Amino acid sequence: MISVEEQLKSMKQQMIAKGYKSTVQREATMRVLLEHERDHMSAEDVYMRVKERFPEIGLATVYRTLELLTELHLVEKMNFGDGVSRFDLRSKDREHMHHHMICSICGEVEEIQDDWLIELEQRVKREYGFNVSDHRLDFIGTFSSCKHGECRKHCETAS
Amino acid sequence: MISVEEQLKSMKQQMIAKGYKSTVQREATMRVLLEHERDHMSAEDVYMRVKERFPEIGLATVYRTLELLTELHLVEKMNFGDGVSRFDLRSKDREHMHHHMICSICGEVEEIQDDWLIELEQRVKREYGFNVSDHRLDFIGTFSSCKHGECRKHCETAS
DNA sequence: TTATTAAATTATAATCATTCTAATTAAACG
DNA sequence: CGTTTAATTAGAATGATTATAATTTAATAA
Repeated sequence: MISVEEQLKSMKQQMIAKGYKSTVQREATMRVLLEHERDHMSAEDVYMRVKERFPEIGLATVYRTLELLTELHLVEKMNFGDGVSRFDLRSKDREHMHHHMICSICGEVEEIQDDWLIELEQRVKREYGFNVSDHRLDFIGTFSSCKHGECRKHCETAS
Repeated sequence: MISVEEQLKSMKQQMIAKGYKSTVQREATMRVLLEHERDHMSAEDVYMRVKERFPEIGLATVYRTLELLTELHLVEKMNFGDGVSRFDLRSKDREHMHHHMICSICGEVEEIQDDWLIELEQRVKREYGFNVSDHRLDFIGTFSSCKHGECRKHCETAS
């Protein structure tokens, strides 16, 4: 477990190392991401959260920051088919090693904190000559009686 | 291997069985999908192809038809993160039993005609109590020296 | 510290995919 | 064939995202 401040520092360093500038807006955005590590926030969500503490920030800046962080592989851009991109931090200890379970009733997303695809990636390489650099694995379905954690409260109000 | 006409007939029947009408526009759209079974076309792509033979058709109709077919599980709506939804037929013999390899250089998509997730779906059920009804598995990467089939022509012109 | 320079931000407009609306047309079914 | 109801059309509206031009700021060196 690395502290928020340490992670922030490391992210800033990576940014500067690649020739980008470290700005207060970018720091504010990264801070929000650090505090919502696996919330799958949309750009608009991030924008609203950043705005609470930095009201002058513009939406376009948040979009550009998220784009930059994605480029630096510091955040992961996802797409659950609801028309908006979603963003999560990609911290050292869980680098694209997670999958998603998406509730088809309420849209709630939960993570599987594991990499179940190591074997399959080798198989892809072997059988198709395809070198995998990343993957995306989402399961769509429902939790048993929709009573699992976060999902519950949404599903109950949904139907 | 079922003929295009037979598949079309079956699709129309399913449509009517659910109380929807069979129209020439819908038929034209389905015909295009049947002839491009695994091309991952965007709504715009489908629209242009349908328009060649049915110039009066409107874009909204194509969108509505694709939406309807998705609802009937006759087509699969996909999302490769490039801002557009893509649609493929979901014929009997390959019902959501395929995965994707997406070239990170040119964006070309190839399919793996197999279901590699049967075991993992059981594991999800067992370990998380999540009942999987569908899944999405995409690998992002490159083909060895980018010389594999379709990918080649795009990659060469890309860089 | 201050000046310089290039990059970043802001506010706003533009764009692109997708959906909605109102009027018109066409399927289905008796 | 007429009725009913859904589907289509054309065009406007929406919502997410990106581009633009003017202004500000961070990094760097004098």
